[in-house]
Amino acid sequence: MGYDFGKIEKKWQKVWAKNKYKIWAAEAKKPHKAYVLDMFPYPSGEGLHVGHVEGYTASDIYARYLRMNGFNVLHPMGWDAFGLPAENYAIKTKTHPSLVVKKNVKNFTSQLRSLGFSYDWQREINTTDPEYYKWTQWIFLQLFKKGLAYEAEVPVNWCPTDKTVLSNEEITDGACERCGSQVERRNLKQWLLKITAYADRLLQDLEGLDWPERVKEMQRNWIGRSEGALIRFPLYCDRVCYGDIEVFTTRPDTLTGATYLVLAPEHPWIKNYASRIRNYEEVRKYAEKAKNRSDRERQENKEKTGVELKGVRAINPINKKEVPVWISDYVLTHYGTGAIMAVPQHDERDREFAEKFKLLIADEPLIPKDEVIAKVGGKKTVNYKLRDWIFSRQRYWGEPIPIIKCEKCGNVPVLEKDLPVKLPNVKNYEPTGKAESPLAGIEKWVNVKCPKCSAPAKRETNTMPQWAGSCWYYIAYLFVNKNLKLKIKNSVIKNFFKIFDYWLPVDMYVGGVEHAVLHLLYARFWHKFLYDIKVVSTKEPFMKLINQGLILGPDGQKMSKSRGNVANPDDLVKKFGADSLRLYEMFMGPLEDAKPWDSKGIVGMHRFLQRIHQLFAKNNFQFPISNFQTNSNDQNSKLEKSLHRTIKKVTEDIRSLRFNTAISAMMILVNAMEKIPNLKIDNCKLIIRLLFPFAPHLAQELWDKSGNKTLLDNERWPVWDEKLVTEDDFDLLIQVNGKLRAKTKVHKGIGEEQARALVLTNPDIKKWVEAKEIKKVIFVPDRLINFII
RNA sequence: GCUCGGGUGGCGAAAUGGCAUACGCACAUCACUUAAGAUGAUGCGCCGAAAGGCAUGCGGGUUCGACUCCCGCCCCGAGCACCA
Repeated sequence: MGYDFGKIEKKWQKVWAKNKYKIWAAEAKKPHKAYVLDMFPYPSGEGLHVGHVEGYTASDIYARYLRMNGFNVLHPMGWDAFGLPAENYAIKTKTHPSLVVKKNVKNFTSQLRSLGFSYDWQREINTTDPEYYKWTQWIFLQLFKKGLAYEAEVPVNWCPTDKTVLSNEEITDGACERCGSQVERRNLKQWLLKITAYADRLLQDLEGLDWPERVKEMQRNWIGRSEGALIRFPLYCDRVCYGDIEVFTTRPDTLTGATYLVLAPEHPWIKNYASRIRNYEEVRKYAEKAKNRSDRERQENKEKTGVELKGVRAINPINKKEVPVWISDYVLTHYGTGAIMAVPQHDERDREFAEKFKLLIADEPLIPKDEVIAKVGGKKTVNYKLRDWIFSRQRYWGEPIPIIKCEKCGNVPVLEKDLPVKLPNVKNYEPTGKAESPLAGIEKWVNVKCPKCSAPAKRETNTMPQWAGSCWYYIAYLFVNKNLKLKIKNSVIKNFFKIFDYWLPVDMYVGGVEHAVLHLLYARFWHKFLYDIKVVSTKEPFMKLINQGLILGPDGQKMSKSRGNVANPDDLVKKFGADSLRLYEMFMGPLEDAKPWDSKGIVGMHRFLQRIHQLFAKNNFQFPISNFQTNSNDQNSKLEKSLHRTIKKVTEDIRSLRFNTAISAMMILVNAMEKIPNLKIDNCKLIIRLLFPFAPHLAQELWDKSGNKTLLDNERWPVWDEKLVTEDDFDLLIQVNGKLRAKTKVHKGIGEEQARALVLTNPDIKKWVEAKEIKKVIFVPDRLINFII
């Protein structure tokens, strides 16, 4: 008779699993589609954490709600399984990464199933499946063919622990985002993707997205657009001109106040004209030191340093005045032109530098920007902080970059028909620590014929970064169950278009905010590229984005093993059941807020479910159908009204993802039901349906026990009766000078005069207003009356 | 420093111009019990004997009426940060 959640949950999970979870299969047939997407997990050895459960429960509730409202819902799940964690773990345990992934996926799958998430498992994907990464490689080839994937020698961030290059997006405060090591600067030949070509579109199209403002703001900052001008300053050594130095400035109007120039230590002019610089040795030493200074060191010690280029003078083009030229590491080589005009009067950093080195701080007239630009022959321009995406990784566990290096033909793309370029199965996949991946050592794999000239050639041995597979996985779900394994042909790709048109864009995307300038930026970039080559027909992949808030430990700190404040979903499911865990995580507070975990809180949710079960069990899962008059004062009649108000509230709350208040509304209803000795409502069926998206196992069990043979997934969402939601009476609030003094129940639609007469006889009010002059009366129909005395 | 959030009981929170503190946790008392646990009932912002007064970070303003709108400040969180 008790609430045996363990048995109930296993029982229904088994029923749902029939025919490969066909019950949740999405078919591109019905008119109204809804694509409800979770950020797919990295299948780590740690397993699912409560943060996953939060986002996945929210999207599951939403998906179930839409399904019951007749939508054709696509709610898929898959595995983002390439990358460092699996590989590092594999090295540590001497197991092949593919086996590690296999094992972890198995664990994640059973965890997700134990929580009752309604995924379309027929569409499960895995980024490490060759049939999947065949398409990742195909997209890379398209980028290459359009000149958007290119090789160049660039200064890169090198993580000495993970022994690979990282992208700028993967660095936080000069440290590897993953392992925390200080990154080193190295100059290496790398593959890059030209994300900068999309900078403006990535920025502009943010406007139309229903995304959290802070995520949009982070992307805006990251792209960092600034409008300004390029201005040339001629450089002289001993009255001989040695070319121009071009500076970028957003304030050409302050040119008159530019009293010196500063070049980045790496600026090429310095090496090119070394012999003209009198103190070159000193300059070289400074540049050398700056190069070795990590980004973090530069940030921590903001004390300005620098060296003047002796014997070098520049001419300010607006007033022809001679100004000195310095180098300093506060000027960055990779932004703008790597050189600035310093205006100490206007710029805090320039002022600090000028004060330290006793340089001229000149007063100046401001001249309109356009006028200055025209006068000195400057050029209006736009600069971005965003830099091209460094796409090579010197590691084994990633998609091979499908390029063949031929001495005669250069970089030659692998033929599409030869995709996928499979990752060879090797024994030794430890990183080399050099600028090449472990694949370089596998001669059998590396040595191939050039597809163009058939001469002996070598494969590119770098692999793609972890983010590659997740750049398009939401598209992979759309054709995975039928077509992923097909040979690549144009006709095949064309066949996909109709499916893409139907499902895209994603209607609701739920995931953590940590991907704001990583996955979400990269995926938008690839999507826009796929739009340009006419694979997809929408400009943006994700219309609506929801970031679930971080779940903190009970101590208010971020959950971590070392702090010992981690809540483990498996333990909680075992102890309280999946339904209790789902409900608790949704009840904790607003979905998007960070919230501390309360180990006692889940008890309350468990009790709530237990009470519902008890309520039904007590009535043998049957409530007699009554023929009471609606609008009578009978308890059951009142309850019916509460029920309809609850339906309305829960419906509206699910639509706006306010699950915490939806749950409290259901609790209020159940509390009321418990107080009625002979429940006489047939409408308990409606309550079960309301509960279903939140606690699907218990709801289905009650539905079954009440004599229904159907699955709730196929039932309709309840509709409230507007007549029952509105009341005939209301509590008229009686205020004196804006303070509430009494209230009284009256009929709706009562007029001001009538209300006034009625209220003034009220003894509670009499004492406040008698012997006082009523100056004014404010009457708000169907709400309140306020006497000003 | 800049940008974006936020500040309400012992705790998680609700109310977005009209009944502040719904719902849940914790706590207290009682019932049941040999006991513990579970369960149920009742209570639970502060001051006050009561009438009543005071409370939504602080100070002002708008309004008949402000947690809610406006101005200034303080504090907490997140992101960015020598980006010219």
